[in-house]
Amino acid sequence: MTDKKKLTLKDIAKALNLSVSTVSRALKAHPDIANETIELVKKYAEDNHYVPNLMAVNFRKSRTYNLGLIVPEIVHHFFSTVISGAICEANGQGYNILVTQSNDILNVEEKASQIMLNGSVDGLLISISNETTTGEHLQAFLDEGKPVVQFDKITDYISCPKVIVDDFEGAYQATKHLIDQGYTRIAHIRGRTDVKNACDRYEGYLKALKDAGMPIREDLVKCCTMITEDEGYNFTSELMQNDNPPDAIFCITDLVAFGSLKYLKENGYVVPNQIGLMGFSNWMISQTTTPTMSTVNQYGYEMGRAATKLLLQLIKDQDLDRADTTILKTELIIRESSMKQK
Amino acid sequence: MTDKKKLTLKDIAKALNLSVSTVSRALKAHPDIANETIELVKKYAEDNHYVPNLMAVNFRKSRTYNLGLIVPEIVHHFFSTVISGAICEANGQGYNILVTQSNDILNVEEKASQIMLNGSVDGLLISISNETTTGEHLQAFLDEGKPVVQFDKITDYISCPKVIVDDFEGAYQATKHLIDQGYTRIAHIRGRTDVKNACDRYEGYLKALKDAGMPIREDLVKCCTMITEDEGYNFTSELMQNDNPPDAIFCITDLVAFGSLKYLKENGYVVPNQIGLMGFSNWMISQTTTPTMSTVNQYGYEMGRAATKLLLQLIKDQDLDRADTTILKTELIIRESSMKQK
DNA sequence: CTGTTAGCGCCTTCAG
DNA sequence: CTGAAGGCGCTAACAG
Repeated sequence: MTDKKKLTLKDIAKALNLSVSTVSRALKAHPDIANETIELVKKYAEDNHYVPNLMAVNFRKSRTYNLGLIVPEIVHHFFSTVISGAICEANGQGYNILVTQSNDILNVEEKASQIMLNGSVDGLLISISNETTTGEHLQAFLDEGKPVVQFDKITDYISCPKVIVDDFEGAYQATKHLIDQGYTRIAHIRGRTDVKNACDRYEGYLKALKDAGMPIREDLVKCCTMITEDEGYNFTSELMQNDNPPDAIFCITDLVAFGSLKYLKENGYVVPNQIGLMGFSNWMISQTTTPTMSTVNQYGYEMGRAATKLLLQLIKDQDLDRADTTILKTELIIRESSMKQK
Repeated sequence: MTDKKKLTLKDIAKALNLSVSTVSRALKAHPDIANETIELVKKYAEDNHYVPNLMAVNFRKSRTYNLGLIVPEIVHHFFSTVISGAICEANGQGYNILVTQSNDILNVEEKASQIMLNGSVDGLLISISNETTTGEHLQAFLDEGKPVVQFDKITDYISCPKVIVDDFEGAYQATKHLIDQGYTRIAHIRGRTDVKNACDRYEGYLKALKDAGMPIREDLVKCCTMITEDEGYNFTSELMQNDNPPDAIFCITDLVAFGSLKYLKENGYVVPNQIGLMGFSNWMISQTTTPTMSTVNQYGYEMGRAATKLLLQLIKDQDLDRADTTILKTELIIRESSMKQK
């Protein structure tokens, strides 16, 4: 049982008949202080379990050693890997991470960042909500000299470093893979037109078709708003009712692909031989479906680490003024759902 | 663009020719202060975007308005739902959550809690690592008057409120369900013998067998150490090589059940007609397997909220001295893997 | 009703 | 080499 009241510099000073400032400096082994004194103070502090009062130190330095982290949703495989990476990097550099979620609601995101800005954190890591466009609440951070790093879902209205995956290239590779497998009528169930990732993936899809000299058919593109299993299911139903239905579907994310798979299996389509399927994001579920789902891995953990590393750089070197975009490679993961037997 | 330097009480006082304390009180609408003054100060503060310096306030009150949250693993469906619930409850009451993970390593958990104890948080929510037994690092919190609430994975060495799910009852129901379906040789792939949840589930399994007058066969119980898909796969292989193999397997968690399913399918066993299967925890993957996996839902979100609510009670009412255990009900989720056709 | 004073715990000039 | 003094921004007695 330690004492109820924590030891302060003052207590040590009194006990050792020194001044507070000497004690303070001794503990930091300041060159001005005699070695004996340093030893003495350090020993006393050690023996009596002196722990500096972080709140006082932080207040003095106006630093919190906390980083804010806002994601749309915590219960989401990809984001949880990002959080994990961020925490790893932050803890390694002596920072804590303060996590919150916006549930893709702008209002919630604004409130959360407002609270964090009011002195809870030294900087912000954020993946914006679907509703966020301009982002004055992020600008407010910059205006107060607190750096911001955006990741995954970003807005270009704010001038700060960004870390994203190469959605375009990932989607291009995914689509190209389907083409290479011999599929010829490739549909795409995409995400919202006002969300950058979704657009990039769509562009990657288009480019792959073009490069292969395939026609672009608007009737083979469906647009999710909520990115749910149900949307995958229902859009697949619509697609298959087409006069000239697709023989492969590239979905914006694994969950949607799962919904798609469900519809196809329920209706007697054989995946991958009749219909090829690709997801995106490499959720854990993509390994547990039958057939297993081909997908694109996004390296969330690395993204979390990279974004945090950037933010800490900006915090430690206030003069640094970066606003570049780090683009992480994706990885095509080929599983059963796209392996047409030739 | 707001000003670079933030407005302080002093600034307002100077501008309005008042004293700092008057301004301070006016902003809180203290009854001593004249209404006109209150209006005046509030208006000025509003117009000039005065925001109190939280670090100073917190330092003064020695409160951080942060809660620590330590889980073994963030990238884990159950824990992410707990985190989500905790954040919801905390934010609702004006608190932030500082998340970290132990990776089931005691040493990491100790360091993380040490850092948090040093003034980053007002209290701690923790689900301990597999390696944690006594938990002096948790006692250290209590010794400093900072409340702790344990959840899910707990140790009884620490006297504090605990929130757990009824693992015993959940496992009992799961096993009973298998029995009710007509399975007669029910195996159990359990977790570590030094982890409470695992033991409780094992006990629930035993009790259900006993209540049904079924024999307890030690050769039908396997013990995981890492709780992985591979363990599920390998132990199922061992079980099926038994002279008198099981006709149903109840697994400690969905991931293990998935490994088990994989082995069974690869080796031509038909689930659920030949072999019944039950998981635990209701991970998302339990919905995506073929057949879909019966499981036990743990209401992680509610657990997170409940634990946080308790912690905030303890923080706000320091005299309160609770050390009771809240036991949340589980929910049996019956899917295809256990629905033997009779 | 308002102002003065003091202090939270620590750090940092500035003097000796 | 060490101490005294001042202040970070805010709150809370204690006086008027």
